[in-house]
Amino acid sequence: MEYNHKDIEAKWQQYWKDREIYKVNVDSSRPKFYVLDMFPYPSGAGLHVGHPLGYIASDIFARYKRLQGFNVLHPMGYDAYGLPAEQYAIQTGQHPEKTTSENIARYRSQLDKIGFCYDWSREVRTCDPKFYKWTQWAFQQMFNHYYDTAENRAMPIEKLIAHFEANGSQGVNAAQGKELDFTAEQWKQMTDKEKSDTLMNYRIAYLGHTMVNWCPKLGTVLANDEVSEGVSLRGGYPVEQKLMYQWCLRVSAYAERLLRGLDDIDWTDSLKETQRNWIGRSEGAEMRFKVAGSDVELEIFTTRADTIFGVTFMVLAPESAYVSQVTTPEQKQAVEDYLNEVKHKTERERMIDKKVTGVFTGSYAINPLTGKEIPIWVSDYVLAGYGTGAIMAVPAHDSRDYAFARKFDLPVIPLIEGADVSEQSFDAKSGKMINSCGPELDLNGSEVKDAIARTKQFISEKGIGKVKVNYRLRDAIFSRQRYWGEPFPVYYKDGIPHMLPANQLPLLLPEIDQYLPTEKGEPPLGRAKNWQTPEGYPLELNTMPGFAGSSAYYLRYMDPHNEEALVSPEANGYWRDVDLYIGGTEHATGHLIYSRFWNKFLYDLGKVVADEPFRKLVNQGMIQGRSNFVYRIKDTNTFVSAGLKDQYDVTPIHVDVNIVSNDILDTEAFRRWRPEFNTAEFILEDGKYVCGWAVEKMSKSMFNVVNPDDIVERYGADTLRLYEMFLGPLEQSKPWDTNGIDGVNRFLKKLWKLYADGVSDDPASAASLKTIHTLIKKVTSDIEHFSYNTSIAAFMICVNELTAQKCKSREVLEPLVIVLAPFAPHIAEELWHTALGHDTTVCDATWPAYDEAHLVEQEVTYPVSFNGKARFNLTVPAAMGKDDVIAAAMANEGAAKWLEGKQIVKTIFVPGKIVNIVVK
RNA sequence: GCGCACGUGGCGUAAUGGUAGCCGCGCCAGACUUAGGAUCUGGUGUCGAAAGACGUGGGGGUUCGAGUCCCCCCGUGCGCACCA
Repeated sequence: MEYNHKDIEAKWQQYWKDREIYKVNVDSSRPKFYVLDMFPYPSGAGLHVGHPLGYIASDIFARYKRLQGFNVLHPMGYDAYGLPAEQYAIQTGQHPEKTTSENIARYRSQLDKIGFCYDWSREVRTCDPKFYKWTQWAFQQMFNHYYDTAENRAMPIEKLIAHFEANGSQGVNAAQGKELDFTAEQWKQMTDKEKSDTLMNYRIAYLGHTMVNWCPKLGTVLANDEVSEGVSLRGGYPVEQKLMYQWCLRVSAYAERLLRGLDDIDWTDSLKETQRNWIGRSEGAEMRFKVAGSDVELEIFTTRADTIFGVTFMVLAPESAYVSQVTTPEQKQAVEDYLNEVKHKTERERMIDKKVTGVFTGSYAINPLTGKEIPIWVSDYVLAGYGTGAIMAVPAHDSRDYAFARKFDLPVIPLIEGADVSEQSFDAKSGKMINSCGPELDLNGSEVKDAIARTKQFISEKGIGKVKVNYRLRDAIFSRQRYWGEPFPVYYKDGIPHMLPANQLPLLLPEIDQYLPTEKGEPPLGRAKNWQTPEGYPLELNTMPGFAGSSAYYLRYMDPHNEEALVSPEANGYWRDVDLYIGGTEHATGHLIYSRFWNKFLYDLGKVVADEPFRKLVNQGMIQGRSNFVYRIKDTNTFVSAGLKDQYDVTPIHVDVNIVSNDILDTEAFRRWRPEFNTAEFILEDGKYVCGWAVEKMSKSMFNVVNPDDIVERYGADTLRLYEMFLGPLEQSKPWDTNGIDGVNRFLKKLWKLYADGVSDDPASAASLKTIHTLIKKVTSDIEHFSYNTSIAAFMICVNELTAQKCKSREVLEPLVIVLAPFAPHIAEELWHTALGHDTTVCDATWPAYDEAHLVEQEVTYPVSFNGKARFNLTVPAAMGKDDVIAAAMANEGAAKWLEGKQIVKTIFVPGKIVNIVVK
């Protein structure tokens, strides 16, 4: 009987579904294992063959762990809020909910065909009110907490209020926007609005005036990770900086814990490094510079306190509050002109032309160590959002300051011995200090490292400044001026934001007539009728960003139907954290930071038991497209084969990869493909039309999209699963090339044939036992290391050997089916039932142990080397000891030739591996 | 500029410091066949008739022995990027 993948796969998928084979429950008698995929955004294009790569990898691991006796949680859901559905809604008037659920249905049917072991009873959708109730709930908790820097955790805001009532801002230990200074008396006299504004400086979810990435084309603000090189990640539209009053999350309060937490989790070094870069910890000092003839003091941040004697000017960011304070009347016009010029440049323009620009404020600061007056400038190379938005410029040892000093002809004082600063700055962080002697501090002769430490100590003691750690990580901007997102559970009373009472959650997303901003420029929710509380207070018009719903979804899978809590303590206590998380690197600085932050916050509240959500993380590589080209001779409808194209003047044209096989074009299919080609003529080579190829992104416009449904239809899900894994190492990006799939398909057919006339109960031969135990050992270790491609090679070798051995023994074939089950579950289930005669699912089998006894060789063949060069092979009994093997090697007639007239220096013997004789 | 990966046949790739190229694609030859997108057998790094020599981006080093470890250079990919 032929291997009929269609019947087999349909049959067993139905069987698994009917019997709820993959449904899991808390079971404290068994160890748990949580395998998670990054849930997809259901786009209108459906799945292409690249999407399931990670899902197949995690499915194999989940099935493997189950066979090992673990209670495996392996859920799937949808990240359903997002821009594309809303953009589509704007164009068509179609409700995003409708588009989204249609796309989800399509995704589901595609996923179902691949034979995943998801527990679909736990499915979540971020746009489902039952789900986003808990997104809104978490936001309210963040509003009601501040980050206590003494306790190093989030604490209820009431504790902070009590502190203010007793002591004002004195001695407060809280992560904050800016340093405030008020007494208990002043606090008590504040109006409600003033109190609210003050508390916003501390809340973890807060309203703040911040510089945001504003994307006019999308009509919304974007988070830093949603912007790359000055354009939006979605759509590629220009982004500009704008000061807006927005909801923000105080992620920065968790910077140190997010950084430290990386040390204890099993992620790749490169991903950890990406997060470390993004968090960007730098140790330095904050220093105050008095402004001559004024009460104003400039506070600056520097990592190079040692260079204080080389400060020749100060620079303020254009947006800095200091600018208006220090600008003199004479310079007012020039400064305003400059600020206007800067403001009209987008982020992108600022990055493209790195022209050095700036303006003098007219004021001078006083160097606290030398007492010298130094000019204060404004320039856009200083960022408002980092440090204090003001710097001390040391042109001799910072290339940016150097460029500025040269442009505006400011002095450059070298501070490190041997530094030549006539052409460029000397940015090195080592060397001996010179020119660094003031009335109270002498750094001359010190190493840079020591000089930094001594200066920090000096300024701390003198009260000029203090040691400070700064992070690049900014607070997350949490408002979006869009429709298709979670509404904020917030209403406004006298301009003060209040949280809706818990019993009014979820606050449902209202219906609106058009998915556009209102005429007044309000977000789309401004169109909603009766968008107010029962008491008539207006509700918030912004919605939450995409990362809100994806930040805690892994917790919801643990207890998806709980109406009382995000997750019950029982469910959370059992499932704890994700043991294996598989997904793409593109989330390194977005989702994977926000999720960790969100989780740590819930951990502080005692709502979850694990401080880090994702214990082990594997990044699957991207599957790129492999495009094919035909070459049209200019101004003709004649196409020339790739090997001959250089003889003509040709235009390459993308051709649908589905009518190309092994780079050979199906010319008839090509004529039918598009009307303009139905009269196409071909210049062939060796009777064939050979196409060119290139690796590109998989996309419709390149005609290189391969749909998994087509592969499943033709070869079956098991072949698709095996081939995706066989393509190469999981972490590596690689192009999809359907050529080659025949190899794994052939393997399944051979396996099928091995079972064609049933299994026997006869004992297996030693050779067959060795074959199967070698396989079990190899596959077990490969799965643990996610080296699935080499496992599949091992399966092929195993089946070839068993076929050659004519092995029919149950003793061998049964473990073979079990270890194959994670990779090719349908054929394994079929063989398990029909050939091996079991009546329960193979999923409940037990992963076989391998027995080294079957792997022991009777004889070993050693390559005998002289000075590392292999000269002949020597076969000896495997049990033979070192000295006897070497004696046998020497006695071999071939050895005499190599030993002639030479002296043996030493012998090297690696059991089972090598015999090497070193001579001279 | 800084950081992190990576570089092996025509292609995808494999090699706890121990005979480089397993497995697969493709290709070549053959078998069975009355044509199939079927199956099976053998071959397939380069040069050479062969023996053999040469071969893992380039150069150096450690070692009896290096694709693998160390240093320098070149190239590709990714991340961050006026972060003081």
